[in-house]
Amino acid sequence: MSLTSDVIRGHTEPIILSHLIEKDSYGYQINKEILEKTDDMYEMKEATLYSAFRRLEKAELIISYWGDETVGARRRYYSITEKGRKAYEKYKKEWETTKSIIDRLLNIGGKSNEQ
Amino acid sequence: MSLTSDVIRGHTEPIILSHLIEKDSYGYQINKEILEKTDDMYEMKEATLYSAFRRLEKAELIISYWGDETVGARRRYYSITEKGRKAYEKYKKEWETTKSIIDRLLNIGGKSNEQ
DNA sequence: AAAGATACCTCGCCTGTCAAGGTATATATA
DNA sequence: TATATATACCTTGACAGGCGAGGTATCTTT
Repeated sequence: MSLTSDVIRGHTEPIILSHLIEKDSYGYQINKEILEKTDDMYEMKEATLYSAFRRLEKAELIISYWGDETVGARRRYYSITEKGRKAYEKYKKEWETTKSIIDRLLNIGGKSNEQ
Repeated sequence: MSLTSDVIRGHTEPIILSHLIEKDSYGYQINKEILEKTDDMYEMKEATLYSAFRRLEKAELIISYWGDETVGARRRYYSITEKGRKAYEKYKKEWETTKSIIDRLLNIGGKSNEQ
C-alpha cells in the first residue's frame, strides 16, 4: 500500500464515478478493480467506499438498484447519472489544475526557477 | 479560490516545508507567498497553517525561534531541520506516485487504454 | 480617531477515513 | 461434517485535519 488517506481524500468520489462511467458496477467489484488498477498500491476501504456511495446517491450523481442474482450474494448496482457525468468532467479538469498548483507549491517542474 | 480543503489535505505540511527549504520564514509571510505563487488560486487558512506548524514542530521537522524585530509585530520564525529535509524529499517522490495513480484511477493519460 | 496592514494565536465544529464489528450465500477443503 | 475462504452487503464510533470565528498587539495611513 502506498497512498495515504489524506492524499486520496477528495478523490474518492471521482474515482468511483470514473468506474461507473464505463459500466454499472457494485461495491465489491469497484473495490477489486481499484486494487488491480493500482497494482495494490491503493485500496479503498469498504467503509470509505460505502459512505461515498451514500454521499453520491444523495447528491444524485449516481442511482442504485438491486441486481437480480439468482445465485450467490445479492449485489447493489450503481449507475452514474447525467449530473454525475458532468460532475466527473468537472473533477477531471480540477484535477489538472490541482496538479499544477501543487507542483508549483512544492517547487516541482523547473518552471521559472531562475531570474 | 480553486482548491478544496479535501484535495489539499495531505499537502499542507510539504507545502510549508518547501518554503522553509529556501529560507527561514514565518506564518504571515508563508501565507502571502502561497497566495502569490498560486495567483490567488489557493489560500492556506491561518488556522490551518498554524496547526500544521504545531504538528511539524512536534514531529521535529521544523524548529521555531522568535525574531528580534525592534519595530512592528513580533515574528515567530521557522527553520527546517535535517529530518524535515528528508521528509520533504520523501513527500516529493510520493507526490509523483500519487499523481500517476490518481491519473490512472481517473482514466487520464491515455496509457494502456487499448490493450 | 479610525481603518487597515502586519503578526500572532485558540476553540470548537464539520467532514471524510477507517478499524472493528456485523449479516448472508456459495464453494473448497480437511 | 466442520471450517475456511471468497463473495457481497452494511453500520458504528473514534480520530484527524481544515477552517470559521473569534481574540490580542503593533505600526502606518488617512
